[in-house]
Amino acid sequence: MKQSDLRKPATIIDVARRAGLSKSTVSNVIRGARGITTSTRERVEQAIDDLGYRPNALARQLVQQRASIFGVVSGDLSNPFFAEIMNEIEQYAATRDYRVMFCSAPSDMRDRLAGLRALLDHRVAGLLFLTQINDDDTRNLVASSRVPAVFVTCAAEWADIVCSDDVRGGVVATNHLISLGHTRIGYLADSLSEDEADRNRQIGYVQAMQANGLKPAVFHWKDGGMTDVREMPMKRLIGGSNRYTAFFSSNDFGAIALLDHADRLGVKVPEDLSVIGFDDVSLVSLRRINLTTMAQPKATMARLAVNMLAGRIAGDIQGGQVRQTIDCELIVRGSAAPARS
Amino acid sequence: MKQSDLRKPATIIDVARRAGLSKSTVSNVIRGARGITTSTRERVEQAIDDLGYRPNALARQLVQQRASIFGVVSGDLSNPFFAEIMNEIEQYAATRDYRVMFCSAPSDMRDRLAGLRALLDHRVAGLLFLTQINDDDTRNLVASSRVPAVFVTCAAEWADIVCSDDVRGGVVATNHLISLGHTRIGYLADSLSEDEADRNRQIGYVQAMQANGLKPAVFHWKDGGMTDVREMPMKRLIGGSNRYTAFFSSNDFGAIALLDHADRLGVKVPEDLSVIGFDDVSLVSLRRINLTTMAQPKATMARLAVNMLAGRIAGDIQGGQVRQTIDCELIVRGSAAPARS
DNA sequence: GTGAAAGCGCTAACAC
DNA sequence: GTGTTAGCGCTTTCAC
Repeated sequence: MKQSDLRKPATIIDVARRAGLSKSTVSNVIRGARGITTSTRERVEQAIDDLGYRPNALARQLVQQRASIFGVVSGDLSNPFFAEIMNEIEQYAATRDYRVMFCSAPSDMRDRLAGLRALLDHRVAGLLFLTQINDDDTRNLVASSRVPAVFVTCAAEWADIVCSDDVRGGVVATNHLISLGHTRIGYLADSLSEDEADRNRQIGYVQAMQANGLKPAVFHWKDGGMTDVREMPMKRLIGGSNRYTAFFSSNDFGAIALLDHADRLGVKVPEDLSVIGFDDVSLVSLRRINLTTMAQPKATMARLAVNMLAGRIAGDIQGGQVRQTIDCELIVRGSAAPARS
Repeated sequence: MKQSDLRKPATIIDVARRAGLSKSTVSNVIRGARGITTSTRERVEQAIDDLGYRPNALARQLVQQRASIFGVVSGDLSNPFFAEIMNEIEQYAATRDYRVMFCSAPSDMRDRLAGLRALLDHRVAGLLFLTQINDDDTRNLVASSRVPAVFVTCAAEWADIVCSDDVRGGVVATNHLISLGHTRIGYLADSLSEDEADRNRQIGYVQAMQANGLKPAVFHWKDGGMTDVREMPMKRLIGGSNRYTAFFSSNDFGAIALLDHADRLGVKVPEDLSVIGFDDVSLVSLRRINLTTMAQPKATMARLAVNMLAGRIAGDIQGGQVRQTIDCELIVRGSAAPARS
C-alpha cells in the first residue's frame, strides 16, 4: 500500500481515474455490489491499494442519511462503573460496526445540553445513556431529534431501558444483611435521589426491612436526612451508641466511600460495621476492599443495550418502550459479617 | 421551540423557505457573518426556532474539509488511569468545541487497526493516543492520513508528545525508597516493556540505584525474569529470606496488584514491604490503599495535549516533533516506610 | 456489467 | 444585504 503524497486524501474519483473506470463502478466494488467482473474488481482494488484510498465516512453518511455512530452520554468516567460499562459498549459496538462518540453529562447547569446537542448535530444513529437524566429539555431534544435512545443501568419513561432487577437486588442485599442478624440497617442513597435505579434498590430495601418487621432508614450523601456526610454525623451514624450496624449502599462508589469514612473513624469493617454495595466494580474484589456486593452483569447489559439500539435503528424493534431487566447476583466477600450479639 | 413533526430533521432549506429567504442568507446568520439586517436575522432565528433546526455537522464538515472531532485511542478504560485521562480530555476538548470519538486499542492481533481506521475514515481532525503503540502499521496509517497526532503519557518518535518527566520521576521515587533505608529495591514493569514511559521510569530507577551503589533488579508482570507473577515466585520475591523489601511499580495499577498479592500472602505493607506507585489514580488515596506514588498531573497533561493538537490543526504549531514534559510530584502516603534494621 | 446524473445538507465565493 | 452557484465525496437509480 503505497501512500499518495498529495496533501489531501484520495477520493473515489482519484481511484476511478487511476483504474480507468467510473465513480460508480468503484463505488459498486467498494460496497460489494454483485455482478462485477473479476478483472474490474481487481483493477479497482489495485487502484485503491496504490492510492491508499479510504472512503470518507462523512460523505457516505450524508448521502445515506444514516450514521454508524452511537452517541454515549455517560456520567463522570472517573467513576469506574461508567468507565467499565463504556468499555464494554465500545468493544461490543465495534463488532457490530458501530463507533462511539461520547460526552459526559455535565453536572453544571450552564450548557447542560451542549454535549448532547453536539452528538445530535453529528447525526448519531442512536443514543446510549449511562446516567439518569430527568430533565425535560433533554427529553424534548432527544424526542424531536427522533433518534432512538436506550438507557443503560438507569431509567426514563420515554425511552428503552436495559437495567438490572434493582428491586429484587435491593431485597436480596438487604436480606443478606438481615440473615446475618443485623436489625439496624441503613440505606445509603446517591446524592441525586432522582435516579430510578437507586430508587428501586431502595424500594427493595424497604420491602425487605418491612417484611422482617424492621424499620427502614434512608440516608443521602449530600442532602436529605443526613445534612452532609462529614465526620460528625457520620461518626454518630456508624460509631455512636445507637449506631447502625450495617449499611446497604446503592452503589459500590458509595460503599467504598463509606468504607473509607469508617477507616478514618477507626470503625472496623466488618466487625463493627457491615457494608454491602451494588455494581461489583472490578476493584472491589481487591483484598483490601473485599466488598460484598450485588453484581450487575455489565458486559451482558452493554451487549443487550447495543443490540436493542441497533434493533431500533434497523427497525427490527418497533412500538412502545421496551424494558429489559437482568438479574443481578449477590457476591459474598468480606465486608458483611454476622452482627455481634 | 416547537418541534416539527416531519420524519426528517429540518434542513437549512426548510428554514430558508419558512423565513422567505435564501439558503445562504440563513447560512450567513448561522455562521455569524456580519452585515445582516437585524430584521433578517430575527426572521431567520424565528424560523430556526419554529423548526427546531440544527445544522448537520456531517454536511458542514464535508464541505469545510475539517472536522471538529478528536479521535482518541485509549487503552482499556477499566484501567482507571485511562478513564481519568479520557475524562479530562473530553471535558477540556468540549470547551474548545471539539468532540471526542474513541476506540480502545485492541490487544488482540486480529483487526488491530480497525478502530483507528474507523476514526480516520470519519476524518477526525486529530488523534490522541493514550497508550503506547509501537506498530509500524499504525504509524504508516497515521502518517499517510496526514492527521496530526499527540501521544499523551506515552511516546512515539513520529508524533508530538505530552508526558511527565518519567526519568526524573523514577529517580525521585527510588530515592524516596533509598532514603527510607531500603537496599533491596525491585522495579516492577508493565507486561509490555515497549512502553517508553515505563522504560524511562525504569531508567530513572536504575540511575538512582547505581548512584547509591545499589543493584537494580527489574521484574515484569507477565514475561521476563519473573516467569509469571503467581503465588510461588511472588512468594519468594516478597516473602522469602532473601526477599526484596521495597518495590517501585511503573504504575499504580501494578502497585495495587502488588499490594493485593502481598495481602493474599500475608506480607504486611509497609512493615514488611514498601511499595511506591506512579500515576496517582484517584482511588489510591483511599485509606485502604493509601499508596505512596508519583502523581502525574492528569488534568494539566490533558489540557496541554488538547491545546497542542488544536495548535497543529490550526497550523499555529509547525515543524518537527514537539515534546512537552511535565514534572510529576511525589505524594507520600502510607505504603512506603523505613526499612527494618 | 458499467456509466451518467441527481442529489445528501451545507459553505463560500461571487453576482446582483 | 441578499441570492445564485458550484462544489465537498459519496450512493443510487436508471440508461446504455
